[in-house]
Amino acid sequence: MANCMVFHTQIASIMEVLANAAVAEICKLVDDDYAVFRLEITQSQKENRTLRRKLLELKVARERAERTMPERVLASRPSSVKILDRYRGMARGEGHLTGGHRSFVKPAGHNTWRDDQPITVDEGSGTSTQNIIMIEPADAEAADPGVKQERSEGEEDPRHSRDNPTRAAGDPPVATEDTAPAPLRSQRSITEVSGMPNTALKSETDTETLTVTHRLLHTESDHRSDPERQGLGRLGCPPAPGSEYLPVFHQSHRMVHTRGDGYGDELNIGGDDPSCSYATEMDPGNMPLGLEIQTDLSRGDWNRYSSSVHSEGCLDKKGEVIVVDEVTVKVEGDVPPTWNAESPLVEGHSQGRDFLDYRGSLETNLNIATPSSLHAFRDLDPVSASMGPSDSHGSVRFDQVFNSNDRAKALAPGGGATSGNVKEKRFLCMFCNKGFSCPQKVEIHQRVHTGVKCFSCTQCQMRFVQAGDLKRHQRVHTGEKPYSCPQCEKRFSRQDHLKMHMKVHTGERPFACTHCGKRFSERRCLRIHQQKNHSTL
DNA sequence: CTGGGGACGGGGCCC
DNA sequence: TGGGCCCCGTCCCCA
Repeated sequence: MANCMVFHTQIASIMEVLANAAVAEICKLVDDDYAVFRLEITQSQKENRTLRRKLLELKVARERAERTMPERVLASRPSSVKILDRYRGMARGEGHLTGGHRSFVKPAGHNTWRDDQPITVDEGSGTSTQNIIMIEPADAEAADPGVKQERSEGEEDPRHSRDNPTRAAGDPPVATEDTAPAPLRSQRSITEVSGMPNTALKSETDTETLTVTHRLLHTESDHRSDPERQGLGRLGCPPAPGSEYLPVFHQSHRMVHTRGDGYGDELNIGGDDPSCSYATEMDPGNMPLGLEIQTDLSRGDWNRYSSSVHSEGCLDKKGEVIVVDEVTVKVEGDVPPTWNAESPLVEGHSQGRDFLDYRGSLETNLNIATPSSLHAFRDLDPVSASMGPSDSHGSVRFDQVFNSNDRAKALAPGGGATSGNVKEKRFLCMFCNKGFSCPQKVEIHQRVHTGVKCFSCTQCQMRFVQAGDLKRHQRVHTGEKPYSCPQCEKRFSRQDHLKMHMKVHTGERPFACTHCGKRFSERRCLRIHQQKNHSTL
């Protein structure tokens, strides 16, 4: 018996040794990959800086040339303005890019330009706390106003026609789906999402930032043990039964899917993240983004800040220059200069620090990037992303991104940024800069980015951001189909489905292929058709 | 059998 | 809160 006990003890110690060895091996592999990853980031940022310098030189040279030719300036606006205005024109459907604003903004109205939102291009910023926000395209094509966008389409998406008041009311909504890959490039040129400025600001400290993120990934248990970070009470949004609200920076396996313009831009960013090895116990499919805490902590200041952004950056009404006033948020004294490197997130509750920590980690931990911000993170424009010198003073730079919906309103007859009829949307989403009229709307909207889903279905595990979505979903369980087709008595649970169904009877096919003329009742059918038959995507 | 297209159900999100 | 639009997945039919 004693021998048996000894034997078991030995087995146990051997197992422990083996386990330790395995853990050590795994850690080594992770560290190796992590080092490579960090090196790549560093190299990319160096490239960014180089490109930025080149562009600045270009701009300066261009402006000098323009100053020497005032008559030319009078005859035509400055080139930088042209570029910006060209984007604006495109956003209105006037430009070359097919699909109007869709060509360079994220779908569903995110990150779109808004005429009443100020954008400042600071041409010459000398101080270290002054950061330039460039809304100019970074690619050579965009940098050269003389080079036209290669895409030119006369037709427009009926969805976008809503934003285009110039469209004739009787025009049949003919849709084209040729707008595919181009948007990404253009989009990233202006979509400098608020979460990324640290890329430019902390280019010299990315190592530390990465380290912090890395370390945070190792302190998962600590995060979970923090009761204040597990609930959603601060959002007034009770956690769903059985839900497990994870702390920040633990979305390693999350497959972020960005819908819309970039087909196939699923970003399986977890694959390259060394943190994957440390988050295996999570359920990626059922894992809510854990940003709610940071979002909540920062919201107040953020919105106040956003207000200041709005008030500070006003549209230059004297000219056509679209400018974004540079914005500098100084970290208060309670935040050490090395806050992002040495201050674990869980320990800091000052709004500024949480806010910045969160953003910094967003930058380096792409797994928690939001759909809107992911483009900015991944497709970080080498110019706009790193425009301006690296700020070592703890300032944070933000951008102003137009909002298509607001823009549409502004362009609507009787509307416009100068008319004063547009309701001021001074509360900006900290993720996509979309403007809202009140903080509550911002909060609800930001759940889109944070993944906070407050409304749980009692019959299944589905959770929803909005109560209406839950209510709609519950018809799946109840079988309620209140909408019936007057033509065939077919019933539907949703009105929009009935509307779609009615196309069967009406023969409506609003989506036409520009290559063969074949028409489709659904946009997706057209897209698939073009993908398969015309290889336009 | 296979691919293209139609139809439908469902979720996301905005107004 | 409801309406509406977008998108996707899936099933089915048909050539």
